[in-house]
Amino acid sequence: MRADAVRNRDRLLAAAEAVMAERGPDVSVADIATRAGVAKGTMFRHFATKEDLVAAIVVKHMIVLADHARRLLDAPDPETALVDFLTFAADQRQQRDLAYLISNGGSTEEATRVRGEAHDAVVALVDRAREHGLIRSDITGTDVFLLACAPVQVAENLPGAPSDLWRRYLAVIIDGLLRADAAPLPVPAPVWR
Amino acid sequence: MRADAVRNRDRLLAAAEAVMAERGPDVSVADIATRAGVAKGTMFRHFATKEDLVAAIVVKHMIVLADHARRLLDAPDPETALVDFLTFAADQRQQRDLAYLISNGGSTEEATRVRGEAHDAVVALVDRAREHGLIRSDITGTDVFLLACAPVQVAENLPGAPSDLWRRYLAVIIDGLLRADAAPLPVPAPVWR
Amino acid sequence: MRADAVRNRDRLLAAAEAVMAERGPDVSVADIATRAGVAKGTMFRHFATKEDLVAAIVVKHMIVLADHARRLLDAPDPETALVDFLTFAADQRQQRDLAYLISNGGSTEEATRVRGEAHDAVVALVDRAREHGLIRSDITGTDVFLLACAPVQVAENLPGAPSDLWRRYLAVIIDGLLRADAAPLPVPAPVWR
Amino acid sequence: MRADAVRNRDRLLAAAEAVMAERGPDVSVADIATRAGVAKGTMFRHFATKEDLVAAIVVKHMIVLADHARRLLDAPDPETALVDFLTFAADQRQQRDLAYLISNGGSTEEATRVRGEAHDAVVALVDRAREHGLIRSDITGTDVFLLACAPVQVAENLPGAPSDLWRRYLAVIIDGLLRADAAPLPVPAPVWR
DNA sequence: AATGAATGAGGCTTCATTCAT
DNA sequence: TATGAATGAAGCCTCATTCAT
Repeated sequence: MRADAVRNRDRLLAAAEAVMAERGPDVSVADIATRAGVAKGTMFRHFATKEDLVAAIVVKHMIVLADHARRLLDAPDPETALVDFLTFAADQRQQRDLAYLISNGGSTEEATRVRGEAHDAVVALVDRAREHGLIRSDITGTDVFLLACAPVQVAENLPGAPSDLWRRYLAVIIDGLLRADAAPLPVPAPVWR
Repeated sequence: MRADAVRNRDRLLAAAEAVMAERGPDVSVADIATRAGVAKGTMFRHFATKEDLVAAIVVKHMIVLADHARRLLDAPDPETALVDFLTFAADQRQQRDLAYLISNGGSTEEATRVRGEAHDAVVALVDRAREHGLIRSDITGTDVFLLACAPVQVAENLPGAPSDLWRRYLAVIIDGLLRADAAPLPVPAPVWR
Repeated sequence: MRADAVRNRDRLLAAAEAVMAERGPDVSVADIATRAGVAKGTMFRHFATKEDLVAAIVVKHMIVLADHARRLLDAPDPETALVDFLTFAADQRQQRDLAYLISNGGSTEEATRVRGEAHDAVVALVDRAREHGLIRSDITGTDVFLLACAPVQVAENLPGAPSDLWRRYLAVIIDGLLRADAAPLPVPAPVWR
Repeated sequence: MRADAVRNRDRLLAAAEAVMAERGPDVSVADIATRAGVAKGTMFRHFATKEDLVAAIVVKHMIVLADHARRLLDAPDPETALVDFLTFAADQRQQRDLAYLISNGGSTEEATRVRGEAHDAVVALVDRAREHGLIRSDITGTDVFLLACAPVQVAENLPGAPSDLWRRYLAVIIDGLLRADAAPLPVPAPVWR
């Protein structure tokens, strides 16, 4: 792939992220292309479909997230590692992408793969914490993977909220998770795929 | 209002909720009308705008929610009352994307008012729980109002999840809230409005 | 026809005139009915079609106009009579209706009849003036019938014009007509129907 | 601008003029596009709004008209110049309802500007004629600008009229204008803008 | 390879007219 | 008979996608 083609691809990804962050997920391809400084046609050369573009953004973020989770498996303290993961996931709008990817972005082969990798890393992280008795005994990695989306989603329910409001709700959720002595959870844990 | 008109209005509200629950909030007016078994034009007789229809859904839910919350102010045990409220709220929103509608849809004056009333009732509920020392001291009613959406939103992130999966995440969040001794929350509480 | 039916009919005609005068000819049936204080359905009991309603307004005005023209045939001075007719026609928005009727409102049998009567009265008026040598010799009644529409149409070309601006242009046209010595007109006179 | 785009733009303008001339100003965008041989969407690429299309027609005509009027300022005989202008203006508007479009359509900034330029050129033309004592002393350029629409409007009132019938009524109006000795006009001259 | 013009399906809304109450 | 609810055909416009330049 030629150098300028790579640059255009990156520009498109960045532009799409920026415009969607500003105006919500229903922005038009034209607006994205304009922000990226390329023509609409060029966008379709790089991404066959608008959905593919969105998927590419999400995959990009998900790879970073999976990497981070895997690195945290070597961290000395399993509790800190889990908190760190949830904080990292919430930061930089990655939760929103996470939710999108899990619930909608299942079409691409790449998306499926990368999602599975992130999920598996979280499972490992949670298993380690459970083995150390730091966490409710019946919480699974899949639970945490889903819950990781919550703080940002909650904060987004308040229009005009400060951008770090999610930290409050992350604190509440973490406090709900880190209770080895809590009563058993109702209804069975969900199975992944 | 004529009997058949009332029936059609109700059908439209129900159809809109059902279709949006199935296919997300971006369904077309045509699809809603078809599901309701009426012509497109009928929708605009009852709701001047698609947005007005969404607002009407929100209003309907919020009225029920506010009533329930206000009734719970007289319950004997403040903790049970709060848990009951969160359960009721989540139960009412068991449909996909309804939380989205409730928080983001509905900019009508009526929707704003009714949402405010529900919010205020939750504030009272939370204040009472706090006065009894049953809850983190720095959690506000606004926090709880926002968090009420979380269990369903989290469960909705997993396609094909059992319809009561939200109970798991509600349990986690409740356990995170009912800790009078917890560390103070980061970042200031959000202000309503 | 019952008394209240007559009253409703008159109200509808008056309302339609008023609303169209205020907001142009493209007002909706709903707006007319509202202004008249009756339901839409009632309108269609009186006028099978929106077009029929408009035609009825026009016919009403046209009858008044034809009457006036016929009365003027007995006036002592043929020139004054002609000027009077053109002034009367321009006043009270009757020109606009005239133009509408001549060019569009040819469908109803009644409209055809009444239009013919007004035309014939004008022909008589013009013939008399010509016989007295007061007017260009090659101007016909049909010409004058058409020209009668002009002053108001011209004034309407200026948005926000004072409501009696048409008097200026009527004066110009009259001065152009009352010249027995003028050069012959180009192109043949139009034939009526 | 690409060659084919220019061609489509021109086709759309021509089609709009033609269709509106045939069926009045309320034709649909779909009909215009069909006549132009392009898809509906193409129309909105060239003209953001139906109103913009109308404004573009007005602009096109007004530019030609203003140019012609300005050229006539150098003509040797001011009277001939005025007659020439009115003839040219009527000739240009030989199509049904075009006068309507020109005066009522086109609220764009550009349309307003260009209409103002044409108006100003006519004012100059009329001032010159008045200074030579060739015209009623109280007729203004604004009067003439408005009256320029009249001959065609009058002829349009008769369905099926020969296409040059306007020449008769132009002759009458010119004879009404070129009378330096005429009685003063009633009501004040309109102000432009 | 990039551009941006063209496409046409589909979205929301209006409105004359019909019809059940 | 009057009402106003229901209808559905258009109308204007947007936008993802295709394709000529």
